[in-house]
Amino acid sequence: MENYLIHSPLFASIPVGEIKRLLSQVHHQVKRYHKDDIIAFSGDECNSLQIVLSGSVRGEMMDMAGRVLKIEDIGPARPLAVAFLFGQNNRFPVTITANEEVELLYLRKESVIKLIQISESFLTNFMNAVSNRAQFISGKLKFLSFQSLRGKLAHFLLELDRQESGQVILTKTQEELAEIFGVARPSLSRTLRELHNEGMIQADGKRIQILDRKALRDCLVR
Amino acid sequence: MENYLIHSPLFASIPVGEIKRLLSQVHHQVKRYHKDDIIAFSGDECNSLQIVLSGSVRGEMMDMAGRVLKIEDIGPARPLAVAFLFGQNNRFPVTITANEEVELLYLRKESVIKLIQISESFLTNFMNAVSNRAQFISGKLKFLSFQSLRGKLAHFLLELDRQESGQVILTKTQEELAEIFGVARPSLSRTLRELHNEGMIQADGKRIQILDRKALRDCLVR
DNA sequence: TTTTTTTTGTAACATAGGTTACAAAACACT
DNA sequence: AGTGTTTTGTAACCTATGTTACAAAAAAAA
Repeated sequence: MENYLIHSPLFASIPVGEIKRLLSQVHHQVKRYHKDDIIAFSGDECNSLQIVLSGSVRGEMMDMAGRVLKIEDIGPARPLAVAFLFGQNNRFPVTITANEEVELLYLRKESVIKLIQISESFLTNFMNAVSNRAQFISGKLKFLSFQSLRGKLAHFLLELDRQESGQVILTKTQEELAEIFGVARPSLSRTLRELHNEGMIQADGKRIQILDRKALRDCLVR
Repeated sequence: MENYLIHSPLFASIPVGEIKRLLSQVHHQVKRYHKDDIIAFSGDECNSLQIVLSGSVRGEMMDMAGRVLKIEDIGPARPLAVAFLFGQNNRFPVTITANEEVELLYLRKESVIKLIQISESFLTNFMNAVSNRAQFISGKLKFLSFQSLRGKLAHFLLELDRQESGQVILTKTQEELAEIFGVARPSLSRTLRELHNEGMIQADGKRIQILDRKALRDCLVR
């Protein structure tokens, strides 16, 4: 297990032996889930920290009408719910579902507190992890509440083509992308087509060429 | 100053004398701002923690097209940017502006680190504060990206009338509310009128009576 | 009270995105 | 290659919200 944890942000720069020693001092437990098992419901109380050992899970917000907004996938070595263990509202903001076979390491809040007390590195890592969460969510907020669909798409494409190769291959289905953007699938499809028709991109299925980077950048502003 | 700080979440349950002692060990500085001074721009690097001593500031996100989304007001004793001091993206996510005459206590990142090391209470408080930020932003995200305008208004009104008195007095202008909801002012006005016409509320200027609480709750779902 | 400024109500119109539905295309399986 | 399943393209129509503009009302200032 230590060999998994060594890659975790929470145990970064802690030697394997030390990780082993730390873990031996606190209660912990491994749980397994199958594809599509629900690991935690949005609103559930959150009094332990989980770390993905293998597989991946997804976090999604859902409203009472059943619409879904996918927040993110969380893969091996990454923690769940770090920012919801302390503070005053210890409830999962998202529903966590297994994407596949998953192993999670559970550390109860008391255990986390103990780790924080006995390991300076863990404390630092934990603090950074919580801050990173706040920063991530804050970025999401900006992205979701500002950009038009066109802007989100442009942002997404430019982001995928950081090295400016001009070539982007989509790894997600339009359905998945639509959930991430918080829009309806046909809307996404339509907007993609619009960008194509206006000559900013050349979209052919999952293969997209960026033709006019400048025009795409302009989409961010609108 | 200790008399201000004693009310701060970061110094909660630390005796005045101890606060004084802690402060004496780290570099700190008070800065003053006037109404509408910009204290930090969105995107500015963030390498110190600020605590409002007197007055209040507001945090707003703004896109390049100039639209504004007000995130919150921060008043006396509350910290700014707690969640942006650590982690990997140390930049203000919002622009901070003085609402009036303001005094801010500045603590450099090194000072904060030192305080964390020398005071267990401060550490706990800080951790809770960062977590609370993540939780706050996450709530905002849910609110903003899910609810229709109708839902937001219903939520807002029900929230204001927690004790179910049936009477709500708006303390903000419609313009301000519209910024908080991230919508255009006439849209807000129109929706308010709709709720009125449909008999859910009785709106007369800033005085609003809740007539049909159940119907309002139904708005949350849609 | 009068004047000025801010806030609110409201209308007409524009637009982005949602909804539904269905066919074509791509993919996965046998 | 043939069949079922998922994904994509696309159209027609619907709805919520944005935009602009202006007048009425309220609040603040003089």
